[in-house]
Amino acid sequence: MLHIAYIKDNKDQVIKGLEKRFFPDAAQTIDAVLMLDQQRRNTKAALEEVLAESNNAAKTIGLLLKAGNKQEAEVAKARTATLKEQSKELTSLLRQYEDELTQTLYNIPNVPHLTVPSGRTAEDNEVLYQYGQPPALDENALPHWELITKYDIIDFDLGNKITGAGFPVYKGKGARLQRALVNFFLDEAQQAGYTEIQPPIVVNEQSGYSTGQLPDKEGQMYEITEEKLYLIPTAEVPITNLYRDVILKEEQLPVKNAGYTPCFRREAGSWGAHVRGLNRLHQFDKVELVQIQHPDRSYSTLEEMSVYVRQLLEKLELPYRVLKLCAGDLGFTSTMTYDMEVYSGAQKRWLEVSSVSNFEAYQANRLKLRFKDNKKQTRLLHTLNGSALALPRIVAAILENNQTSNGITIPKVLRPYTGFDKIA
RNA sequence: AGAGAGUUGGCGGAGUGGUCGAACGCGCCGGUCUUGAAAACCGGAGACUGUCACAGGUCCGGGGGUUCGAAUCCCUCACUCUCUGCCA
Repeated sequence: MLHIAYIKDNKDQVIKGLEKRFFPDAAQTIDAVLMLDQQRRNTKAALEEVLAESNNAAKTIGLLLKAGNKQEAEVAKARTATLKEQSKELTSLLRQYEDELTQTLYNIPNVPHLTVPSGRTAEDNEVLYQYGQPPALDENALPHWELITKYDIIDFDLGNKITGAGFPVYKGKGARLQRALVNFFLDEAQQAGYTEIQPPIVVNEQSGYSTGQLPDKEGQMYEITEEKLYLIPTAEVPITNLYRDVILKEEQLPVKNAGYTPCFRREAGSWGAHVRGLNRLHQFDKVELVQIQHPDRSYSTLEEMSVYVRQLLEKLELPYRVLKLCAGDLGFTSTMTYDMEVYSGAQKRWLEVSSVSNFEAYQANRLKLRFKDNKKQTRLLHTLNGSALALPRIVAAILENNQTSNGITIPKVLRPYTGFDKIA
């Protein structure tokens, strides 16, 4: 949620930014926000005056009673009745403005960074960088959904049987490859200075609100209705929420956390031919990075995280490209996002495997995540996160790109983790 | 799942319906002493809102109520802990 003071100070820029991402009626909405805020303030000021008077009256009455001056006390009491009524009215009015204001703010997305390219859809994303060559594969190279059956390493039918579509079962070398990737990613993160976190994979409602999954993306999360808990769609949710209502010291920055969790997505209504096999799942594994950074340094941190993800892909010997998302394709809470896509040789497609974003103070405002700067001012921090990495599409690309006539070659860096160098 | 206890400032922990934003201890910051540190002693400090700055207002788990006045009394919800049961 955008901070009201930020909107006030940067009104034109905010409107322009929202228009860039095709937020409808940006100018009117921002005007409405500012007006609501003004009304809210006025009401609050009025209410506080009444409260101050009541407080005073109460004190006086106390003193009068103590002094045994009953009559005067009664007179004073009578006067407070009006004040009480006024304060009740003003309170409910104030609440009305406040509710309307937060409701409006909840529905305003973050403002794209100035350098974010304009554009409406994924077509308009800017390709910043490309690495490696598409693998030279046989004409009859197999897509991963055939390879996994051929080598009996991932089984969708068994998943269907015990759970449902989109919940594959990993077997034998398939399972070990998963474990190898998770361990490789976690070890790398640790070497890069991230503290490993193992969070719960169900969260409460409040956590969903703070990172922005609620209220608008309810449909994407599996809900445990009995307890009103949600299966996490990403480790971003529990890990970022660790810092809810926290005031950090400047010298604690940046906070760097990494966590492996399974991730659950309902992905309601988004199934089709283009999401076959491992391309889209209801449950998948991911190592996620979360950083909390000083507002002055969040963009250099974004670059740092992007470089980090890139070198992971290079170590895995996967051809990839880096996209800078255009304003229209940007996530609701993000100001700038890099997507990393690997090339999947047999499908001949780019597959998104990581998304690295800066949220500036948008999440921090909901989280009440702040720090004290050197002037002892309490200020909102910036949050960032990135996948490093999501497993299924990495697995798809490894399987497809590394297939040979006598099996699938495991990338060198993973061999110490898998304990084998070929799936045959 | 059953029974009970609890929720107060960074932590621990007092708290009488008015003078309580709240004793005390620990921790933290500054100072004195010291070559330096520790100890000791002295001093300081909650969050939010608001103002040019004051003032003012809000916050003792959330919401509601009683009262001129609520951390304190009542209702309600949430959460936590302990014991019993079950279980990796």
